[in-house]
Amino acid sequence: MPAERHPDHAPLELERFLPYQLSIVSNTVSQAIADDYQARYDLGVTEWRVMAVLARFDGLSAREVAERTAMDKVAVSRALARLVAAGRVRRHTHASDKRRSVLGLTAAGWKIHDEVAPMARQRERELLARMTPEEQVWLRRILDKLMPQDKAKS
Amino acid sequence: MPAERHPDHAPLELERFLPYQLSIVSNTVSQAIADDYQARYDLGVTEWRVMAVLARFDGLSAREVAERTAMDKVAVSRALARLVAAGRVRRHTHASDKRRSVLGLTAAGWKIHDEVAPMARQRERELLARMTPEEQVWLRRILDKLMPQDKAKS
DNA sequence: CAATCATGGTTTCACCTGTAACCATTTGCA
DNA sequence: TGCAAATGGTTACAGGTGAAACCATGATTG
Repeated sequence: MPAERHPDHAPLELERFLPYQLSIVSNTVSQAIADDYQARYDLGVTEWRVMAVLARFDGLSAREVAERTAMDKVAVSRALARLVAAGRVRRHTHASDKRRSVLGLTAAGWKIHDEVAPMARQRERELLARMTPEEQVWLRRILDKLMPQDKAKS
Repeated sequence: MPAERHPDHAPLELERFLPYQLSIVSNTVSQAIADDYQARYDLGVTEWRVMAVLARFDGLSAREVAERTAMDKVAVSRALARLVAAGRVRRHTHASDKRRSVLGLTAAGWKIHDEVAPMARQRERELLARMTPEEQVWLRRILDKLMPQDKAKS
């Protein structure tokens, strides 16, 4: 194996490989947040994301929720089914387009939202606290840049 | 809703919430890499990670692979079962401890490794190319800092 | 050296996820 | 108008994944 002629073939150092590092850090952080509410509220990550976006934008359709959560429509459909069954989201059909649903949080949904949102923010603060102010600024800048800007509808 | 008294209750702006951004960026990048080899080699992400670590450290046990890949032992066990069945990894039992297995890539395993590793590196380069050199340095620094340093065995 | 405990690894189960197929409704267009 | 294509949403199916139970082997300790 002529290592200097084909350095690309050298074994990857996983722990310094950016996509791997991103994956580990992301999963660690997300898991910590999820642990805060999964068992306590019987609420999955996808369900929480749907609730978070409905808290900001009342009356969205399922498709619009999918866009704003970067989830596919199947995942949204399933999350909504559970949330509606649990009485956390209300759903009725659009007046002039019977395919579309009109979604929003119920009082019970808002109650949970108002308890979970602070916990999520707290975890974010804990993450930030592990960095210097300079690093915090750079991380925000970099992530803003790397985020897929918007998705042409699939 | 007294927004100024309880700002924590305000709806999360998902697209500016760090854990969410991390999750999106991480999944996008990982998916792009996985698409390079999943279909072509019938190789899952977990299997690739196992192969990558065995390329660097020959003779590890399954438990040691789990440590170095941040996967749990069940996932490693399953990945190994497939890799051994496909003739990509050789496994024999440790001489003086019959519980432990001794793992390594076969010639076929090395062949795949030497094709996939450059593709993974290429994707990493593409990710880096979306940043300024300054941002690249900061991202590396930040991720190194945020990576869970080592895990006390679970 | 026997009983107990710890360890490496696999299997089982229940759940979550994505893809593709599907149904109902609406839109586009001849 | 009438029929094909597009759209919103759900269902079915096939894998992937983690927690807990399990089996075999090895270490500990009385």
